[in-house]
Amino acid sequence: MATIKDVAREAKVSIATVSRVINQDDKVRDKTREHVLSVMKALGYQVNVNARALSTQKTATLGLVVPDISDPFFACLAKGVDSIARQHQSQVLLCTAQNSSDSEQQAIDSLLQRRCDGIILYCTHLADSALIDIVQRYSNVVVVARNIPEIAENCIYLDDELGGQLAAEHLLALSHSRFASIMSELPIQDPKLRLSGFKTALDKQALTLTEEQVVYGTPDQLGGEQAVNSLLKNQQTFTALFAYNDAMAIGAISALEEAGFKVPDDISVIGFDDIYLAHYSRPKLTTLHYPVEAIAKHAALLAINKHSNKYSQLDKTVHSHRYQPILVERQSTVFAPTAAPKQSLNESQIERQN
Amino acid sequence: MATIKDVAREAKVSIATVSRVINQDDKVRDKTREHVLSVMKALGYQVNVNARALSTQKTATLGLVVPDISDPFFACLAKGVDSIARQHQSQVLLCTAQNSSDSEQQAIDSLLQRRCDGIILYCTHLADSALIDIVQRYSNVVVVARNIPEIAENCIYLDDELGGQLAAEHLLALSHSRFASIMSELPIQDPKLRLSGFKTALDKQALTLTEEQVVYGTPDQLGGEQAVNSLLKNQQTFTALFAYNDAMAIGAISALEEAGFKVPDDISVIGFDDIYLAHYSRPKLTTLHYPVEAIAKHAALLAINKHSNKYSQLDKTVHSHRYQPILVERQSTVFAPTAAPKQSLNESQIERQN
DNA sequence: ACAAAAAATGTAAACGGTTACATTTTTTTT
DNA sequence: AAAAAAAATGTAACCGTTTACATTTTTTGT
Repeated sequence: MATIKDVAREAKVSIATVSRVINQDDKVRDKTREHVLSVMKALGYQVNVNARALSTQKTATLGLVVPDISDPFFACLAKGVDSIARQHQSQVLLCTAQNSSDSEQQAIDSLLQRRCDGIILYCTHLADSALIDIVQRYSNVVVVARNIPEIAENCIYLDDELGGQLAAEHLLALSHSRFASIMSELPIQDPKLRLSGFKTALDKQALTLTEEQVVYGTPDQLGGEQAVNSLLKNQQTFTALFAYNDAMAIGAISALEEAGFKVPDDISVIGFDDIYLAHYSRPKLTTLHYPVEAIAKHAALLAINKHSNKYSQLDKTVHSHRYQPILVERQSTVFAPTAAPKQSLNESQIERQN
Repeated sequence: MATIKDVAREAKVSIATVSRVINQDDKVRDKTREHVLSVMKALGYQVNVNARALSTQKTATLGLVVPDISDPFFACLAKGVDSIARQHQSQVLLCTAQNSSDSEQQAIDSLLQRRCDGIILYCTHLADSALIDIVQRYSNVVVVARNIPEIAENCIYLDDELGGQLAAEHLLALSHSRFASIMSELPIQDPKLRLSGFKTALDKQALTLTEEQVVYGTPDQLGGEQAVNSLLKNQQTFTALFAYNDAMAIGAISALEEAGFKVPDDISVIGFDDIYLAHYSRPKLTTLHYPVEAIAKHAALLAINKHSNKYSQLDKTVHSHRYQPILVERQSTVFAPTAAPKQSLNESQIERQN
């Protein structure tokens, strides 16, 4: 592949001049510029940005670590990061980490080794202490979906507890009184917080959720199916189910219908995340909207700004690092079966929510 | 960030020795190695792979261009590429191109400028001629989902025409005789080929699909809804609908039910791609399985091999560059309403298909 | 037409690694 | 214990850019 030297030789100028043409420096005569450009074109010259990165100390790269890019939640996260990247003439370097803290640490190291301008992490296994170490050493790293007080400045996250509360309040407003929940078994805060928020809201009405009424599974469709089957096997009765996320909720609905229950007539199901799946499924899912793309953008911007020490673009007073989930009422939740007559939701109201 | 020089100075050895330690060269005394490693750890040293790339001429990077990473089809493509990347100790550099050939060309240029070891392209706007130019100049570029004879060696694609045929044959076997189709409006081959295959199979039974029975739209849920509404507005009657992809099929089902038709009882709908959405939707979609992850892996491997001129790993006799779609029967297609009594599909058969 | 000022171009060092080859140190052989 | 062989380490060139500074060329003013 042609280099700047090849172009310089062919155009009979110095490499400095070629460099000036590449970088649109205006201190070059029009005639020279045109000549150099034509040589570049003839040789199919493409600047080597790795070499440029060496000398400028900027890579125009944003690193992203996620567990699985084929999961639509993370795909949306990637989209948000990508949109900020392109705004900054940068690209996204994608690393998937395979369900272990080793693999996550490796992914992070490889991004550090590439000298990404900013790094955005969605880690499900790495311990807080490891993330604290990393962020304290490399300040352009931003942690998404975790709230670690020691590095609060570099964390962007959702108020999961509030999400749990909103879910419970919604179900309570629909007169439900017997609940169950299926949560992610991963060793992260999210499920604990969502559940704790849920319980808090129940508490206020003197209602409770026992240990038997909560089952853990993998945070996907299959995990949802299995968790519900386990609930049913243990003779749990409930009219409302709070799922860790939409994928589990959809799996749950599948398993419930398989077992002869109608959703939402017999059992209301509420999800979490509001990935576009929620909109495609039948019944359409009532869920808590997770502004993942907004969070991703904020995180990417923050990482870039930390890298260049310019905080100007980010108005801290406008966006807190803690985002709030929003209840989106669709079709999977209705009044409890034995309660007051069902007040059907207005379709246009639902659409307006999106 | 610490450099190799910092480590060398601190450890009182030459940078060559540090380099040997980094690269696990065994020509280093154990004592020296340990000392250097401890200094590296103390300084939090991370090798600069951009600098390394300069001198080794390998970047351990695979470039990928897709229209939209949040689309599950492309997310799966990315997953396939990523899995090959990690097998080769590499990372994926992601570029999204925004619906224009300029934007696609720009994305490709930026990957060339990063000297990716291999580049995988899913382009929906760039002309064949442009792709031919690129591949002929840079042989490590592989084009996915397009069949361009001039660069056949670098193309991995699906037999879309066969897909259309299989769809038609399936619907014909269910005794359907009045058809409609909704296709992507994008200026690529896929929709044309799928439709042409569909028509070919109808022809054999002396059936036809008129121009009025085909409507074009954006290849997503909304496009599917609009296309169906347009069909209905034009008084088209049909018992079977062939959709360009699953997203359009799901939109179509939505619109059909809105208009009072039952799917599949009144109208059978068949999709394309078999993204996991097809499985989540109600009714579950009958569709043509697009082995996108396998194609992605093949493309990535091919790109890497073209780059290193080693073809050993790829056994050409095993995998042709043309992949075949497979019919997956689920719940959105049944016998035509006026035809023989409905023979319901066995659920366990369906599961076995997946 | 000439000097001075301005503009264009060139030179060379740096960026952070790898690696062939030279040199030094250690080990083995006698 | 000295010489030879082997192993470890160091030196320096190179990879492809950018950029401060030096030099040359062109333009301007008189």
